[in-house]
Amino acid sequence: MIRMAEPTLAEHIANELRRDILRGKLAPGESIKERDNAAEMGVSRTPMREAIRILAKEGLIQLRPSRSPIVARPNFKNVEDHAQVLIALEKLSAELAVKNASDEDISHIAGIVDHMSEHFDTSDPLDMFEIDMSFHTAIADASKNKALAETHRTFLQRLWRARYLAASQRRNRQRVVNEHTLILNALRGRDAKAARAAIDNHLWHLAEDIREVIEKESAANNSAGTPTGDPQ
Amino acid sequence: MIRMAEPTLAEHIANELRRDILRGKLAPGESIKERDNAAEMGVSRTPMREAIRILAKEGLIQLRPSRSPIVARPNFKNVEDHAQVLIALEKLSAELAVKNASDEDISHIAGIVDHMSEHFDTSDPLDMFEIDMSFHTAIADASKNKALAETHRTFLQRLWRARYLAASQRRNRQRVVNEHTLILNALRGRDAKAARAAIDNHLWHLAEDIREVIEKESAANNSAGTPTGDPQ
DNA sequence: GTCTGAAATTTGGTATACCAAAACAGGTTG
DNA sequence: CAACCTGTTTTGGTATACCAAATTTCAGAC
Repeated sequence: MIRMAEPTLAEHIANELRRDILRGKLAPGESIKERDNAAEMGVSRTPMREAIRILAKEGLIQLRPSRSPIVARPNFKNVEDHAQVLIALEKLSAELAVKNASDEDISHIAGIVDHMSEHFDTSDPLDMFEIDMSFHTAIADASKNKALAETHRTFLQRLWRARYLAASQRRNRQRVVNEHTLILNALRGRDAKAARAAIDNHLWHLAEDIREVIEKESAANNSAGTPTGDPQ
Repeated sequence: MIRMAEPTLAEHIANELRRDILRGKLAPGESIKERDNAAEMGVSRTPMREAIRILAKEGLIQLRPSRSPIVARPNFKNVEDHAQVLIALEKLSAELAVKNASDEDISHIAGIVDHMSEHFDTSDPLDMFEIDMSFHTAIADASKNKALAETHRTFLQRLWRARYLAASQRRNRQRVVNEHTLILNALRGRDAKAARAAIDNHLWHLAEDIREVIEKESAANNSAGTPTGDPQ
């Protein structure tokens, strides 16, 4: 038996697959064969099946009846739907964080903004992006609402690749840091209205970036037929 | 192999357990022994394990390391957290439904309100409650945002028992129908502001009812020690 | 070259066995 | 009486086998 804190084999596999998907090593549309992948990793079908289930719940893998599951190909509507919900969750996070965040929480969030400013030019884009994510996650945690933090995390994860692609393309880090600073200031000032407005502004830009990148990918997919190849 | 539309054995088991939990047949704190329950139902551990996983994800069952899972005992904070998120999701639902609902959608929602009015006194409380739930679900569906509808459904499910208990105790059906009608009128008028206000009002009452019932259950649990008995 | 039917392959789901770790219970000792 | 130790029981996780259904492939006929 394994302790709760120690991840199971299935969780390990899920993490590895998730990383491959989010980094693009496993492309949208690519099939994930339960038996083949299990053999490749030297594990049995049971944890592999469990891992695939975990990622299917997260929206990263799409189960198909009687066919191998495939890496989900986020369409525009799907991404937009998730972005809309994420914005509502982030607003609620900010609102509750204004009320409930401790001074330590706010210091922690400020530390993330500082870190982003300081390492603006020297960091790998992926590292910077992870820090960006941690900013948003810290606010959700500071809301002191676990159900919200968990659901927020789920949506962040589902939108991870779209957001990552958007962040990679635009190189608008200064704007991101500026907008994060606005949010932080609203939290510090315990100003719910300002926090919501700053979140709205920040995520409106995000939605724009995501829309562009998804349109690009759709165009690329259409002109190339099926660049990732049909599954199977 | 089973078709997608046809539920698996695991899904059947999950549905049965869910029903037992939500109806109180399986009380909060009661343990669910994988092997025993599987034997009782004449199935193997695999679908039972899968079913427990499903319900754990829904928050109805609480997994414990090296111990039998137990029926989740919702504490006050937990329920309140979920209610807060649900309110945000419902507001977003109403807002998007105002924009995106088809006339058919609105007719469907109106039909539910009519049905509730007509069968106000003659229906079993549980039936009336299910119809109440379908009202909210129909709005989420009318938002045309699948991610929102799915997450909304998840939160509705997690709060089901608390809401059901609240609904059973208060017998405030007339008020519920009135508030539903306000929401429906706001949807019909395509008035997002009115819809949000009506949702706020409706769910504020809900939160009040839930708070009362959870407090009652907490008091009952404290005075009786562990009325449901320790698991194992 | 196309179509159809049969065979082969792939697949998800389930049953069962095994293992190691954690928890529990009972007895002994101080 | 409390603490500790040991043996037993319970438990979750994983490996493997099997089955039935769906899909794919191949061969033969037209």
